Amino acid sequence: MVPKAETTGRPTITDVAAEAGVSTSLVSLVMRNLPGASPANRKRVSEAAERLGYRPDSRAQRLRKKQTGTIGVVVNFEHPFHADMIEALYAEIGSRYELAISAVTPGRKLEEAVAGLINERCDVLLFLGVVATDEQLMAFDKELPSIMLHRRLSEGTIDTVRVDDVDGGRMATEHLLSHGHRRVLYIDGSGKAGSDDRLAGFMETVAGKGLAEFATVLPGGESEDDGARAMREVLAMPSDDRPTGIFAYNDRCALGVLYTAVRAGIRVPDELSVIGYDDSRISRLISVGMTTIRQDTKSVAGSAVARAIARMQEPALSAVDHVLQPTLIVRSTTAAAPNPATKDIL
Amino acid sequence: MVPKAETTGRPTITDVAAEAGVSTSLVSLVMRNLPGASPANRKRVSEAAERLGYRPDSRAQRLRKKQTGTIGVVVNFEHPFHADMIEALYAEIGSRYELAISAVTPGRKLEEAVAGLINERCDVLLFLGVVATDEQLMAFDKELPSIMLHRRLSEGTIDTVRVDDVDGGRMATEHLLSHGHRRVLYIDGSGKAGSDDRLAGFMETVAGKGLAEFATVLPGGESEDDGARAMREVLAMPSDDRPTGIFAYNDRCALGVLYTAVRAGIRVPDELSVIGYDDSRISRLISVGMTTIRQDTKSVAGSAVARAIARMQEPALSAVDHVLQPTLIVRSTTAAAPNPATKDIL
DNA sequence: TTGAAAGCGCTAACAA
DNA sequence: TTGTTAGCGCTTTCAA
Repeated sequence: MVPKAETTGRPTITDVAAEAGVSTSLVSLVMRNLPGASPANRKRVSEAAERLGYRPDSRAQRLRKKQTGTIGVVVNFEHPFHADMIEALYAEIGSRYELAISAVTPGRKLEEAVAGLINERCDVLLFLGVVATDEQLMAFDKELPSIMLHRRLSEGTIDTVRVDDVDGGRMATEHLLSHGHRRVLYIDGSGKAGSDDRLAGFMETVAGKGLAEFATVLPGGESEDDGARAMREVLAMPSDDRPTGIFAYNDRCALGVLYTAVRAGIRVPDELSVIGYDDSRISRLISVGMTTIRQDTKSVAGSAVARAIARMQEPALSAVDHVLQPTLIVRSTTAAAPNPATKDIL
Repeated sequence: MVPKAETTGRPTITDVAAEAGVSTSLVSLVMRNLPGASPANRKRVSEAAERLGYRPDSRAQRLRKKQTGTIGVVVNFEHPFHADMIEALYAEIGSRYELAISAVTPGRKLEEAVAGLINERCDVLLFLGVVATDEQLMAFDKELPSIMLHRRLSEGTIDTVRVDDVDGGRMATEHLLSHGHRRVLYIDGSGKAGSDDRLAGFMETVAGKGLAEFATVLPGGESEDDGARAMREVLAMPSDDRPTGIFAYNDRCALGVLYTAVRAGIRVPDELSVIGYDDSRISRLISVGMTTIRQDTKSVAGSAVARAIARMQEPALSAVDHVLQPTLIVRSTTAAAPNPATKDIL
């Protein structure tokens, strides 16, 4: 039978085999850099592939192997922070694995996003910034090993890799207290991921120093608007009662605080210290210079990928809650509490 | 021969056929909601599939058909604006097509991101916020129909869908001039996408009103820091020479301007008007309320998907530069120019 | 070191 | 309306 090379669109492994005058198995070996082909044939095949512009069809490859080597990532892009995580994940997987990204959007529900990944036969699922019930997650985990990132779940639901938010709350609060702040405020995340834990760290720390009576909590949220709204409440307080140190749920919220404070003529950090959370890109800008708590994306991505690979090999492993430590990043929005004399000027 | 149901991991179409007591072709029809199966069998198959938890393997599906119905998106997530575009694209494709997302990151070069998509046998490629040479793009386009979003390219390189930046620059500038601003400033994007066109629109408009001598241009960029730096230059000018209206390359840049101005005690919009570009999420926040130029993501996504589908069906179509109109969104950072009396207070 | 052949899960002729 | 059969492009035994 005549070799069918060049019949249709893209060249196939058969075309390359014909062009090089060898079998398809040999082409397969060479293309994947596996041992077992003579140098001469290796060269011949490589050149034939190059000549034809051959690209191995990854659908066919993955269909043939039992494992696809693909990590599915279900992501909600609403929060810019998640783009950083995607980057970190790409950096971690190297070339041995692939990432398949499926977004949850207002018009594309979680089930749909996950179904796409399951149908692609990903080996494992990572959830990033996704709101889901324990029931949903456990159902997904039954179909495919699932790992939740950056979020604490009820005991034993599914695997999690996250940074200790209680500890983060503690570090932020201690940073303020150690600079002499007494009237401190936590603007919370209104139920968003990690908010309650950060609050717990805050409360625990102020109580530990016997300063609970000076501490306040105000409802906030994850956006600049939430921070701005809370700050307006602060501005409505008699100036002697106002906090001198504010810990906001995240950097975006802290930015709203900062912006509103500055617009009201308050000097930061001289009159007011502000600390955020996430060490997001925005906090790192020179013009912002936000003191913040870093959730190291590289470490989280590293642990997540390691766990993903482990679950690929042994899907039945029981759920593990992997907790990493946060880091305090001091920049220029926090400083010593204003002394009484200074305070009067405010 | 005995049906092989339940041998290994996931159920296949064969398992469902066995369970329902019909042929695989019938299962295939039912699963894809195609006509040609009796209601009774349709029900039987659906129930069998449900019982087994069957999920069609999309790798196998796409391997079998010549077209995969998949639109590959090469994206650079650095700019938060692109997350909005992804959302809009998902909304546009409906359920007839799929999106495969491949990110370009500092550690993952363009070629690599594109290769992944080609190997998946996407039918067409969309480029979003990606920096690429004409040569690279033309090479990609030879392998797969390619469409660049939100960026103007040399004539005839590849398909583009974008918003008219010259017009956007014109609208922004006219908005300032129509509010009585004379000393106007454009903070440019230092070569970033669309920057030169916006500058052209700016220059053309001030020249048209005979105000070229009052117009200034300062180097900027795409981040808050770039805007902040430019604004510090403005603050260094004698106050009589300072612009009263500033048009910034994008919203992030404008935010840096705003923040720096406010911190210097300048009231916006009473003493200074600021207009951004993109109508990004940040500009829409109540606490920011930035006047800006909207590049309608829905329209761009719609045109991009329409063009993608056209190119899927007829890959040889010659490159088209599809240009959409921008819209002025007036919020609260722009107002009438301060009159001389007011200006003296500044 | 090489090649022949079977088959991954599915769809699309074609036949019945 | 239903079933049979032949591949899609690849990897992987198995034999040579």
